[in-house]
Amino acid sequence: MAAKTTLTEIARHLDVNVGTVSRVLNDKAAQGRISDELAERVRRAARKLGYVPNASARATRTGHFNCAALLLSTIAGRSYLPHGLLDGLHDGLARHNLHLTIAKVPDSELNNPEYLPKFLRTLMADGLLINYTNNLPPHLVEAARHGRIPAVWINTIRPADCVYTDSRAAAVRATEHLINLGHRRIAYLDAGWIRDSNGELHYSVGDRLAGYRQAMNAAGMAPIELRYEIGKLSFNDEIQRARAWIRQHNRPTALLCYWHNALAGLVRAAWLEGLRLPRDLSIATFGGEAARGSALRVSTMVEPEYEVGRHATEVLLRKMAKPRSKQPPRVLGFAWHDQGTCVPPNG
Amino acid sequence: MAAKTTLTEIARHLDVNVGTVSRVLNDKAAQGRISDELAERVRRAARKLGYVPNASARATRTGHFNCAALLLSTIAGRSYLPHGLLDGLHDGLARHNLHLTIAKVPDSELNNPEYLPKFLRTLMADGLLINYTNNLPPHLVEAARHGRIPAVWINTIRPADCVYTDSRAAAVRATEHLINLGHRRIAYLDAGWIRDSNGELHYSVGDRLAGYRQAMNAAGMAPIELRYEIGKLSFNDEIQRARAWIRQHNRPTALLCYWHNALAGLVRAAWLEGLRLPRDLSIATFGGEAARGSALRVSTMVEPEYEVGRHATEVLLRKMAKPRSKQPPRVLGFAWHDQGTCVPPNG
DNA sequence: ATGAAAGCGCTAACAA
DNA sequence: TTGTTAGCGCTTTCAT
Repeated sequence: MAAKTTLTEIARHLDVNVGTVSRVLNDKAAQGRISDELAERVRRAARKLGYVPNASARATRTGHFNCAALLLSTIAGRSYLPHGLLDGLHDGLARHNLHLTIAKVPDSELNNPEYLPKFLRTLMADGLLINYTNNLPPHLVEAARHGRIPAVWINTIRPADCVYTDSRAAAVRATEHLINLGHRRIAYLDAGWIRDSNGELHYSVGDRLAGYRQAMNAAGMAPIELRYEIGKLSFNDEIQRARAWIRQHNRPTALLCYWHNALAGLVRAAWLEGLRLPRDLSIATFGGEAARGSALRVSTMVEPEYEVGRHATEVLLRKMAKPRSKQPPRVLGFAWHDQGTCVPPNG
Repeated sequence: MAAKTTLTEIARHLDVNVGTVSRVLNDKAAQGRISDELAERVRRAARKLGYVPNASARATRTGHFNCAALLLSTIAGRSYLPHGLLDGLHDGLARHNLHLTIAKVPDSELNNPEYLPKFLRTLMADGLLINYTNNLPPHLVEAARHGRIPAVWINTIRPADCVYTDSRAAAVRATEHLINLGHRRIAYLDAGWIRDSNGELHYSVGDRLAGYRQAMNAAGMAPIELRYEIGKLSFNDEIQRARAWIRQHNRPTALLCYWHNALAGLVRAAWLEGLRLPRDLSIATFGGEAARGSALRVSTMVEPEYEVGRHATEVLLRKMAKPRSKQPPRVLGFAWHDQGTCVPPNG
């Protein structure tokens, strides 16, 4: 392994002082201006010798790591990290020369209530991004809170230091859209299977339902609610439930769905029942940015994952600058992505 | 900000030496056994004072970072990181107390041929995981190669130090499955839109097609190939292409598809053409682990993302142990996930 | 305009 | 069994 070039080596090589080399390479020429000639020689030598600064040494000296850590939620043992969110976080951090470190509870530790991810056992990050969509073990939440390291909560409603999306407003919008198309029997397909480790539901479950009800009531229409815990049903059972529901209820002409992956069974059922989509049934749903290109092209209220990520980094940077401050919550709106599955009833 | 506790503070607190504290807390009691009593006092103090070791200081001293960096491919400006892969990597690394740092080229730098992710500009990782599915800018590949840091290539075929899946064998298997069900007119839907920055196709594009052809030829059947660059078509155009193709070719009774998200248009077209699935058209596809739960439930050759991740970390650890060694490639098989969309023709 | 030197928190070789 | 000490690579204050 070719030894890594250090500042000292460059200094020796040029027969100047380490401090000088450091100042040049960090553009700290501010104090005690360094001659352009020397500066140039230093830069040249650094390039020639392939100098790469050592992040750890710098961190030990300066006291900060230039690193943000992302604590991931899990779904059935798998981490939850939509691509847009990763990109938003990454880009936002990169802009400030922070790198992103990722941690979740490894599968092997899922049942171990003692386990802490490395960055909670070790000083290595200046800030914490907590992705609290669901299923974050409570003891982790506790540890993060006690870690005294500036933290921002993604996807959860708190009095401060959080970024989340306005599910309720979006549900109102989507429902009104269907109403404006002329629908009167509009159903809502719930999918309350996103519970955290305390068995509690994610806020979006309640908020979307509330938004739907609000819009229906405002228009003087009766809510029609279909609800099953998708995770607990086989796909066939899911289909059977959906079929029964389609027959039973004097079929609605439109449907709003909590999350787009809950639609598979319903769409299959509609198919089997001989419905023509969207003519016989308009469908709108909530979904992630991936829903845009996904196989089941349904008109979607798209969660602005990238923007959530960007905002989260901004809030985090402010927290890092003023650790004791409370940053106001950032509430983001959804984007409507029309994919042609919402049309007037019978047409 | 409450000052972080350091080893020195603990030492002062107990009026013992730093070295002693360090040894206790690192179980380095091997040399010069420390009395159980002192050891216990040290541990207690550490807990009481909330001691958390400083990763950077440790790294500067020991010379290694206990960190692996993941270099991401991008798709249309979005990073490509299937969840299974992330989890496999993360779990594999966690087992050895390595943490995972992530980098891609930020959106703002996509057109900047000079840009290097932070961990290529800075010493901060002991090993590199290169996710080379596609679209990794060539200058990055070059930089990674020259970085002299042990690297493992994910999802690409190289003579050594790589982990990839056997697309060809899987295509043979899938095709034979359809043949064994009694199909004779089996089509292959290509989707050669995964090109890297050199305009070259990912190996899987060629390999899957080759596997399909091989199985068809071996059975004395004529390959039927449908090909369009999905990324370049609107969804409507995609549907039109698929409809025309369905009518034109004395319709095949079965279809194998390169990747499951390429099926949206075809399924919609089949629908519009009045086909009943799977009776009139059996469908099999390749896909990621997410395809299992995705909205379009199609029988899938599932890419073992988690296993790829696990193997990649293993190979990387060996490389790190012996940086000059060449680790043999790991070739992994796909898993067949039957979702009922492959049935005998006309039944 | 540049050098000298201290010290960040930690580990490990050497002493006692 | 514990203490002492050097030093990892870097930044920064203070001299010059």
